[in-house]
Amino acid sequence: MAPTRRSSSKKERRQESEKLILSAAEKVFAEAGFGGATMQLIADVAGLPKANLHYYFPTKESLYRQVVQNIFQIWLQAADIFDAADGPAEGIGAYIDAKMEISRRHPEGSKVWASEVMHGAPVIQDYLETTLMEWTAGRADVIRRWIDEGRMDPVDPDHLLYMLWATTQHYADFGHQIETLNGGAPLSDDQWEAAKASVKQIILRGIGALD
Amino acid sequence: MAPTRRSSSKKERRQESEKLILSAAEKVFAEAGFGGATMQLIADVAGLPKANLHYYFPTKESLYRQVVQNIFQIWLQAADIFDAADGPAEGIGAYIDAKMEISRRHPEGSKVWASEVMHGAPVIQDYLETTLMEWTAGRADVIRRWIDEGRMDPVDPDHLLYMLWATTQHYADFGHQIETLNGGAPLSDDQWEAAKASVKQIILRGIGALD
DNA sequence: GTGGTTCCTGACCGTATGGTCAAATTCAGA
DNA sequence: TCTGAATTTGACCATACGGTCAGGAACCAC
Repeated sequence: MAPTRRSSSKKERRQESEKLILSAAEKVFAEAGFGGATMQLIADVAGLPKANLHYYFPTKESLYRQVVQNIFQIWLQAADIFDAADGPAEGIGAYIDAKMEISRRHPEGSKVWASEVMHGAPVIQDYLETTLMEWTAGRADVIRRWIDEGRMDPVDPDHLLYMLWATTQHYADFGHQIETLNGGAPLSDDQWEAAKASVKQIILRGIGALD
Repeated sequence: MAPTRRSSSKKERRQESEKLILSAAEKVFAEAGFGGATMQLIADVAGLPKANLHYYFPTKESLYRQVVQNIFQIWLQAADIFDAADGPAEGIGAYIDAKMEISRRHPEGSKVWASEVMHGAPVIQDYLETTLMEWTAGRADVIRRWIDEGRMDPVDPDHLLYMLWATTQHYADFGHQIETLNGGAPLSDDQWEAAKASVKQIILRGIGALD
């Protein structure tokens, strides 16, 4: 007799459950904020009893922390593109593309992160002070090198990075506003491409990396 | 006998109380979000008993709505600068200055607005669909005219506006992150000027309005 | 003063929330 | 098949929340 479709191990099942809960939590936290989200609603979205959530994540805060950490990891990976690049037009352009794509594919995560930072980063302050600070310093060094090599205008690297974050994440965090101004419809594929192109054009030209 | 300092009329006293409550509410809503904010905490910050808040604002939502509307009004006023301008460098430059100044002076309001929009604008959806939509269309027309007159590069006006909002409001909404990356200290006067200059330089040069 | 209106506030209420727990069920390995 | 560990879940609890209300205080026109 062929083995019935039951090949998932204990650990696999645990990971699946955690992923299901984390996905539901990300959605609910993004829509309602930490304070407005309820474990009951997250449980409903996940299709599980509330008590089951507390088995995998002892507290609401521990669940929230895991959601925020996951988003941070996704963003850090987008940084690889930056580093692998040869010059500002390629590196920053690819970074904008990557972050715009994340805003499109993971808008909930971006919102949770924004909410967390806006509220003073009570949960991930240590990440800001360590990982993010190092990352920022490293990227600023790269930008300064490009400037020294005459491959882009002299601009403050920190403020350039802020602008990159702000513009790309805006399409996720303020997606509802953009959708409303777009006549109530989400941006189409073409409109997303136009958005990417606009952002890249203005910023890359703005730092003198397109000539 | 000189009149004792008691010259406030009934209406004035009412307005003062409302302003006190609104100010406290703006702070608390910004720090905790709508769901996380409590009437008790707002009352404590305002130095009033909780029941007194409900005398001036019957529900938490009505108080919140008033806070959001106030912010929106402040932003709309910044638009006047845009209209009074002669060309893109002057108009957009002044608009950036004005919005950066608002981010500096009213960061709480900006955060409340961001939070509201991120959560799907449950309270001010009608504002988005009417006032903001009209405002955006009007400003896009102005930008298109500047483009037609050859005073700036052809860029999508909507995406340019999004970029202006994103970059300027970022300094309020993500102020905590910026402060952390700045070594834990708020931006100094000089740093704010540098921020304004960087944003203006990159965007104005990026749209070809500086040549 | 006096009557009436506005303003203020402590005490209270129904509800919803985060979290607990013990009993029941499932599952892997011997 | 048996056993112990992992998992699932309904019922439950203490707390905190938004909101109410009645009674008192302050104020103003006459």
